[in-house]
Amino acid sequence: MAKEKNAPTMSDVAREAGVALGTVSRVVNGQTVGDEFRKKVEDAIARLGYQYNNSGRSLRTGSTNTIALIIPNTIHPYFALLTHHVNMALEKRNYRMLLCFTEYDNDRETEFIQMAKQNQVDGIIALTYNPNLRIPDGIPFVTIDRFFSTSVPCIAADNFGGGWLAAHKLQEFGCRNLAFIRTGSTLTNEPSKRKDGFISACVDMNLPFETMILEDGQPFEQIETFLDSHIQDGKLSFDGLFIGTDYLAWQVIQALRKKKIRVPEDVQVIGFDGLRMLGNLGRVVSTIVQPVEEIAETCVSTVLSHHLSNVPSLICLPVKYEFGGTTREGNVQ
Amino acid sequence: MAKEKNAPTMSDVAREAGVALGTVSRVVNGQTVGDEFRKKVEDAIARLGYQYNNSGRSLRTGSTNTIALIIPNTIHPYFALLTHHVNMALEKRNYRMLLCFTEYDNDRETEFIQMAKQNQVDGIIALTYNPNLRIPDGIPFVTIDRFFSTSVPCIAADNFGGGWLAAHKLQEFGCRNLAFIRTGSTLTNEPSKRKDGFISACVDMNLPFETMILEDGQPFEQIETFLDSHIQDGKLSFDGLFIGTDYLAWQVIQALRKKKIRVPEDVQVIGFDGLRMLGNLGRVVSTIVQPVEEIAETCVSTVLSHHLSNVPSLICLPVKYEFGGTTREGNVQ
DNA sequence: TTGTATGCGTTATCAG
DNA sequence: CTGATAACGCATACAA
Repeated sequence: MAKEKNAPTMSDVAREAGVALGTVSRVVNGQTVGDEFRKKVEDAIARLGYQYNNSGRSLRTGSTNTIALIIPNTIHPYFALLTHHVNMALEKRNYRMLLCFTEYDNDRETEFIQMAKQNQVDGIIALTYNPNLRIPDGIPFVTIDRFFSTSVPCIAADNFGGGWLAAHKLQEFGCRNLAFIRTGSTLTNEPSKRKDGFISACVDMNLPFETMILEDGQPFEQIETFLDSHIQDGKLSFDGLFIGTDYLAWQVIQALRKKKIRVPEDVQVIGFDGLRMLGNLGRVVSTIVQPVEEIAETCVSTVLSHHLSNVPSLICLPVKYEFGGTTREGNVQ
Repeated sequence: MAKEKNAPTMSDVAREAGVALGTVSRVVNGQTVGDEFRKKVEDAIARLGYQYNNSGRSLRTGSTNTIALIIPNTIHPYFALLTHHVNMALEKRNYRMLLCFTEYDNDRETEFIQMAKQNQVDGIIALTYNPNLRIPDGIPFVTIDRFFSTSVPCIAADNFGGGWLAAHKLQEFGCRNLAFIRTGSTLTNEPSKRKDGFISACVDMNLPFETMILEDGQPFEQIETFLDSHIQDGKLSFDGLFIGTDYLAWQVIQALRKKKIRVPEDVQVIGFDGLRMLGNLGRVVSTIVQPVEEIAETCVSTVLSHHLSNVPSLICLPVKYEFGGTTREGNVQ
């Protein structure tokens, strides 16, 4: 069908070069070959415009040089960024990526794992939410942001440390009444620790705080209701908010401004993720930045060295705080 | 290496079912097989947990069920969205996507085309900028937003119509002094027609207009300079701007607000692309929306039916205007 | 170091 | 309609 009209093969090269098939293979794979043989082969390859065929190699070796990335979509900027860096990290190692969009669908998550095995991928990197997901064995598997067991490596940002840092930053910038807001409570994963780190820091610093968690499926209005219940005479009783994601933070900030609460004058806000406006412009909100590139790099190197038995089961990569217009850094006390 | 410990093959299934290898293949591929044979095979497949192996099929048929998507990155939201929909369109047809990020690098664009052929892909969908790019023959090739020749199908939004629509909308909303701003002038591609459509409409409507094009490599400040040169006593001489992309529009709006020019009160702005905040929240700017999903779908169906000789060489898909907070629709005159 | 030969899992061509 | 068998392009064990 889409087959090249008799693309030259290794045997063609061998015949053209007057050497054996095996020699061509060895040249192509960079193994030791006598100089003059190598030259003959290289010339023949150039003359014929020989193109390496991957299917043959895959069939023979059983490895496809492909890693599956299972992820909800590429529309949310965090996923888009992660996808980008995973693909770059793979490309650097001469691997390819099989992209699987789950759209947050539990069944699709399961099906893709099946499908990936079917496609003989050499490993799977997965960012999933299905509470009953079964990790396949017999294939290197790395998860992002979600710990399954000590036998399956989990890569994540230091979520606990990020929450802790956010609380400390808010305190440092003069906040004295904090609140934490996030969505999605059914699944406990690594990002859940953002709250834990935040609370830990608040307790340590002896700062009062509240938490508001929007259960899965609840409308955003619930958060507005929560905010309203903390507004008296047009004034919000919090002066610092830590919000689970930049995405949610953005929505909350819009809601606050609609209520005539000024950010950061009346209340300072720190989000989490480190998103940028339209991909690479300014920060959307002051934020705890995830080291996306390092996460991607670590996922790739881990999944590719999965056969080594001493891979750590949870790798937390350092986060950092970055200004995004919704804090008052000048006011450091 | 990553090879399953002796995964069952078609011959295993054949032996288990007591039928011939060919029969198993026919069952798997849904060809006509006697009912009781089919049953025997299906049972054996279930019993053995047989998994279809793609490398074998690819080697034999020369087709990999894979389409390469060559695109700058997945960080810019428009590309991210396009990537998403292309992958979904491919998945629907049981095809896979080989993602190639060019990072706007001319050499990488060229190399990926080579690489894609090497990987035996069944077709290429490419969004490129290299002025000297050579389209390979012998492989279905579809380009996005850039016309090469009548022999290579180009899919794009109706850019001319979009520019035309933007001018008309601005006029409809009461604007009488328009300007068009865009970046990137070296390469002439389909998006270049946004300007042509805009000008055509302005001329038709007898509306005065100016155009400002930021040459590749020039700093954004040039646009600020342009704006400044049209500000007298704190007032901008334009009351309507059509800007080549939402991305640039966002930047221009920030610059305007810094200059105390209010949007949309003092000047209305329409961008192009239809980006949403953080992927799927509100519009970034009032905009001409590209039909991304249809573009993706058309690319896929075109590249897969490329062997049909009567594919159109330029397909322009309809755009629409959508409000995004930077126009004054109430003020329709 | 190089040549030879085999088989990876599949599809397709033939006979039966 | 089914069974047997020959490729597809490559890597590799083994022989030279």
